[in-house]
Parts: sequence; structure tokens; C-alpha cells
Amino acid sequence: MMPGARDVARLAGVSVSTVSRALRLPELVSASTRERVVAAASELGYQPDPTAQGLRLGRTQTLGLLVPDLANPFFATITKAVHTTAQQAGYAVVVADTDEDEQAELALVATLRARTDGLVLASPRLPDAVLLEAIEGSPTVVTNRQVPGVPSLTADDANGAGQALSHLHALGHRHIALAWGPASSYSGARRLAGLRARAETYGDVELTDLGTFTPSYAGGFQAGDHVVASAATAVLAFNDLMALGILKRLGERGVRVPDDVSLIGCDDVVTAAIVTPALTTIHIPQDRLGSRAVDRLIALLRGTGTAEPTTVLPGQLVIRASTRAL
Amino acid sequence: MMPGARDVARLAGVSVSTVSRALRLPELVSASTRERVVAAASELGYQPDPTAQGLRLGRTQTLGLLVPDLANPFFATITKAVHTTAQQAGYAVVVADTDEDEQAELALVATLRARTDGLVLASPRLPDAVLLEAIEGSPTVVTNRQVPGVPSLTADDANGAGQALSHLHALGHRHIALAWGPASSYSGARRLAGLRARAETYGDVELTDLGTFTPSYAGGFQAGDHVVASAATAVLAFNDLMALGILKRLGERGVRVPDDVSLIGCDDVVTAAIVTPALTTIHIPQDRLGSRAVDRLIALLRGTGTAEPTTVLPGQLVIRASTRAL
DNA sequence: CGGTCGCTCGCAAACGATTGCGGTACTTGT
DNA sequence: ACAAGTACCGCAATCGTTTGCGAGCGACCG
Repeated sequence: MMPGARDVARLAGVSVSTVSRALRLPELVSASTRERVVAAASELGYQPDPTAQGLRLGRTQTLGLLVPDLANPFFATITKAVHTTAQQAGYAVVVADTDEDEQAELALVATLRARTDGLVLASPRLPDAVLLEAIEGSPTVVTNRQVPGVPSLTADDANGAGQALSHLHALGHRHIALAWGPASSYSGARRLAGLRARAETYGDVELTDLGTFTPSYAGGFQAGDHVVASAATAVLAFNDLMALGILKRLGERGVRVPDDVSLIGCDDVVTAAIVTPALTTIHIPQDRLGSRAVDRLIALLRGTGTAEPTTVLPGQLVIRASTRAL
Repeated sequence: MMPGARDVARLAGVSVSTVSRALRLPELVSASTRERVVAAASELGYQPDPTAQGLRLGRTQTLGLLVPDLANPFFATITKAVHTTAQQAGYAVVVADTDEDEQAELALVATLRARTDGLVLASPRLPDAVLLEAIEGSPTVVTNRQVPGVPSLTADDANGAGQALSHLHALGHRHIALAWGPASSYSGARRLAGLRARAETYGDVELTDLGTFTPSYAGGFQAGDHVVASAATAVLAFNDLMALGILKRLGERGVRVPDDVSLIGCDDVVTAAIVTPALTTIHIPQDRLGSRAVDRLIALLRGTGTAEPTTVLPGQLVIRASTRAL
């Protein structure tokens, strides 16, 4: 099987202690034996067993990442960013997909924290109290969410949504439908608040809620029919995925975007720029969310956590072809 | 911090050994103490430290998943499937993204195998010999690839590609361009072989190779210009992602799909069905690839590995709107 | 030449769980 | 009442690595 420190020790004619020291604290061992050990180690292809190291040192050099849906390109991109920067810092990443299910989330947090040094929770759905209880003691960073006392990375949801509404208002839209997602979504709620606030300042726009759907392509498909049933001239979707589903379904039902109704998504997933009409959407810096979350988490682990606990990245409306003036 | 077996033992008034036995081998301990232990354990919320268990038992209840690109929805879907079925079987999943880089792949395999019980390698790019050497001793299943001696799950690449070529041929296309991906891709090579073989049987079709590109949206974008420069009436792309890039670029350059050129992708990513024109593509059962890979791997770990080492899933051409008769 | 210091390195105890082995106490049979 | 058997539980070793502590040894100083 895999060579152990014992094998290296035997080959180099030293004790296991010396092997360990030669590799981790080179200044504590003489130059000659050090190179004997290093030679023996590389000859055998020795690498210390992470499990044993983990037990002894109390850290596993592993980070946990929890997402609501790995197949959602938004989270897939975050996952990639998390892995990349974690990898560079010498950490492995174990992922978990909650499938938007709160109970699953709770259970997964428990198993994750047991085998990792720290957690990145992307868009967690659990209520504050439960979440805080669940992560008690594990260094944690959340994204797309703010939880009191927990370092968080969010996009400027309310502002981005406000921009979207202003955009539609400027185009002359006054009756706007909302195809929304899970009520437990923090960023969703923030965006909703941003929308309502902005609508309030205008005073002349009517927001009608089409209901809540699964924040997926299929969910948007469902929502599409509700859109045609409504009298709205524009739709704001919870998600790019939902927006895409709506787009498709509207096409099938013979209503044209943007000629008949304008459509705005959120996230700026790759696909949003590909489809025709290209989707007007709120851009969220997914990679930066992921990579900076890891940076923050590692800072926490090193005890060099920053004073400012919650940082918000700008969210920016990007106008493409799915919105048009009335 | 987290409660240990010692804490449970103290609370239940027994020894650590008994705690362990009461939870893992209930028949070896009397009913009364068993329930005392269980009560104490659940009161403290005790769960055995996976690291310590891993060291003692020699297994970590963790699987490793290696993919070329997490952000590619094809692999994102596989990742989700892998996580789901692994999770059900009580395994955690640590992921690694090679970014299509062979050296990175080699290094990541090494770190993965050290902390996992087994590996799922999705579309590994390393040459057979290197790969075999790298995974020597670790239970491994590969997908989208066949490696001698290693259980593998593949789609019927050659056949799927053949179907695609026949489809184009039936539509009257005789000059077909190939926008291909990494030469190290096994399934890519298999599809290429299937194409050439089928072209051979027709005898009257010309296959021109546009070159190799990064198998991503951006890569396809690049390839798009080569397409317009060629005289081909149809293009086969390595990838749906590439096909989407080509589609977009062609649109920008003023050549219409499918009126001016027909376009076929591969994988049947969600987006393929969403764009207009909807992409004709070769469907690959991504979830089944992922979930069955895990099934096979777990069977290996349990020592119940099947006799038949390599199973090939059907690949099916799905005809949509990006191909048309000349 | 003896004592002290510094440099290397080995011994052994952790880390937290699992498990073979053996001891204790209780039951059962005669 | 005593022997044999059984059921239950604790002791201690173990997994592979790290690290405090101290031993050995040579050098240097007085």
C-alpha cells in the first residue's frame, strides 16, 4: 500500500520523529540527515496521511461548501471559484447539495462541519437561529445572505433589483409581474424589498406576485403560464434559470419577448447572454463571491479575521435584449 | 467544542468502549446500558469524529470526484448526481477541478486518493499509463473514458457521432466541418473515429478539421470565425458549450443557423434546449453516468465488484432546430 | 581537564475512535 | 453449594502522525 513515515525512516536510517521534523520543521534537523530523509521520502513517494495529520493536528485542511443546487450554473460557478482558491491555499473542498431542502441542509451542515475546518454556506435557507445553532463553533462564511455574527458576502441585492425596476419604469412599464422563488431565500427577500421600495417612490407602478416557484428552469416553465394569464407587460424573475424557463414557455405560448412582455432575470448566468433574446439581468459577481468567501474563511482559520464582518459586492443591471420600451 | 465519546461515557456512567459498542454493535451490550448510552449521546448531540474513525478503520467514508471543469453544466450535472447517490450511501464527496490541465490532474489525483476511499474520474485527460500508475491501489471508476483494467462508464460515443453524421448526410450535407476539443479527450477521439468511419461508408462526404479549441463557450466563440471561413455547410462541435459559442458568433457574423449552416453539439446540456434555434445534439445521460459510477465504486469498496468491468450507456441523437436540409 | 552549553535526534505520549482479549458477576445445572 | 457457562463490560493496543522532553555528544570556555 502507501508508504508510511516508518518506511521512510527505515530507508533513511532515522526515526519517524526525524522524518516528520525533516519535512515540516527543516531547521530542527541537520542538513545531512535532512537530505537523506527528503531523498528517501521522494524515492518512496511518501506523503503524510491526511487522516492521521487531521487527528493529531485537529485540522483537516478541508473546507466544506454547501449549495442549494449544484446543477444551477450560478452555484456551479461559485463552486469552481471556491475550489480554485481553496486549492491554491492548500485546502480540499467537500461539497454538499441541499436540493433547496431545509432539513437536508441542517443534516448536511452537521456532517460537513465534522469533517472540515470551516464552512462556506452559499445561500443557506435555514432561519437565522437554527443556522447559528447548527454552525456554532465552526468557522463559517455565508454568501448571498446575512446572518448576525457571521461573516458574509452578498451582492447589493436591493440596489440591483431597484435598478431593474427603474429600468422597466423608464421603458414605460407600469404593471410588473413577479415570478419568485423560495421564501426562505435571503437575497430573494432583499431584492423583493428593493423592488417594493423603489416602486413606492414611483407610486404609479403595480407589482403583482405570480407566486413562488422552484428556482429552476422547470419552475420558470411553470411560471410562464401565469405570466400570460396576468395582464403585466413585464416580468421580474427570481432567477436567470426561471427567466429562461419563462422565456421558453412564453415562446411556446406565442407571446414574444420583448415585443409583448419584457423579461428580467437575476444572476447573469452564462446562458443568459447566449439565448435570444439575450436576457437583461442583474449581474452578480459569482467568482468573486466564491473566491473571496474562501479568502475570508481562511483568514478566520488563521485567526486573522477582519474587523468588518459583512462585505457587499456591487450588483449591476446589465441590459440586453429581453426588455424594450412599451 | 464538540462532545467526544468520553463525554458520553461519563454522562452514561460507562467506559468509552461501551459507548462505541452501544452505537455500532448494539447486540453486544445489554438493553439497559444501551439506552442509557443512546440517551446520553443524543443529549450531547454526539457524533463520532470521522477523522478518528478514518484513522482507525482505514476508511474515510469519502469519495473523490475529479472533473475537467466544474462550471461546465455537463460536469455540474454529473457532480450533482455523484453527490446525491454518494450521500444516500453515507459517503461525502470531495471535488477537484483540473481546468483541463494534465499536470493539475496528476497532482489532484494524488491528493484526492490520500483522503478518500475511492475515486470517480470524469473524463480524465491523462494517458492510460500515467493514469494507471497514479491510481494504483485506489478503487477507481472512470466515466467518458475507457482505461484497461479500470471499471468505466461511457456513452456510446462512436455510435452517437455516427448518428449525427448520418443525420447531416440525410439532410444533404456533404461538406462538414469539425470544431474539436482537447486531443487528450477519450470520448472526443471515439466520436471522431465514429464520424470518420461513418463518413467512409458514405464515401461522398468531406470532413474538414477546423482545429482544436478550449471546450468552452469562449472556445466555441473562437471556432465560430473558422466556421464562416470554411466552405462547410454543417458543423459538428466537440461540445454543447462550444456549439453554443459557435451559434452566438455565427449570429454576430450574420450567418444564420440552420439556414446557412447546420450545427450539432454534444452532451445535451440544459441550455441546448433553451436557445433558439434549439440545438440538435447528442444526448448523454449525465445523471446516470454520475449515479451509476458511484454505484459501481461503492460495489468495488464493498468487494462486490461486478464481473463486467465496462458498461456503455446509449448515446442518442436528439434532433432539434439547428439542423436543416440543404 | 571538567563543566556547560547547543545542536541533533529518539522516546513516548498524545489525537479519538474501534476492538481483541480477558475479567467480573451472574445464571444455571447438578 | 459448587462448577461451568454466559453475558456484559473495561483495559489497553492500535491506526499514522506530531511534538514536548530529555539523552547523547561534541565543542568551547575557563
